[in-house]
Amino acid sequence: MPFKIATWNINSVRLRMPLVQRFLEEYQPDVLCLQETKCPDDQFPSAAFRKLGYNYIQIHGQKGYHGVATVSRRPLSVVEKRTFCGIGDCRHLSTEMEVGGRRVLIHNFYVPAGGDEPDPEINPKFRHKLDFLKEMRGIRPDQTADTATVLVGDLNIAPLETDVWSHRQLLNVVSHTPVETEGLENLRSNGGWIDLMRRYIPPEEKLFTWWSYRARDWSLSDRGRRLDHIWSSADLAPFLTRVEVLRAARGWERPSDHVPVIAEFG
DNA sequence: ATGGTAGGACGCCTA
Repeated sequence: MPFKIATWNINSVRLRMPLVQRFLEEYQPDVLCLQETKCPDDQFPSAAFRKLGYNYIQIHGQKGYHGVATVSRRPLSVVEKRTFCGIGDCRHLSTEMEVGGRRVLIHNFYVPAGGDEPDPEINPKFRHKLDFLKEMRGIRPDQTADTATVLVGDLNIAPLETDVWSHRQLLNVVSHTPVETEGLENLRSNGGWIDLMRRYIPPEEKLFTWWSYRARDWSLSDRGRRLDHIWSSADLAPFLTRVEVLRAARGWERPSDHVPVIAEFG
């Protein structure tokens, strides 16, 4: 059952459709999960995806902000578009497909960034992020004889010391504070999720998926963070054959500040 | 220590 899934925070799917096309043509994942599509559902560039062979398209989008979408070359059906924290933000989409006679559930997440001030008492965005994480504990891998689960997306947290350019300098910076990193690691391990990126790439190695637009030279300074993740239920982990973080995509013309991450199973 | 850039939509929010 060779199977390839990718996740990419695209920061406006309409603006970056040429980059998406290049990525799909070169890497041909079976499934691509997008975040920050910033696109109402009726304006989603579905025809462009179909032209590329991605005929199965599920979207949960809104005007201006957030928005997730999952596109596939194989039949894909929607399971749930869940809203979190009693807010209507489009930040989650779960779909399912059949892979080698088995049902695979795919959760696509865009976790709130959390603002600048890492204090929930004075920053409602950070409060929202922590509440969102708490509610995410309710998402458990569905793992039975005929079902497996993958969870991907921009989780906006870099959990390990090697997931940021400087652990010491980012300890009080939103995305790497202990309440976030411990919160995410706890919800992952308590849920029984496997961090597939770190199963393939040793945790001792620095690994980033995001570089700020504000750097003079993002590659030279290399002040990145690993904010994008691919998790799976434990039963899928032995079938993982490869993980790739497409660092080069950060250097493409008018890039997203995030790069695609790909996991392959065989 | 601070401010730096980008997108959506058109003054300002979000990242």
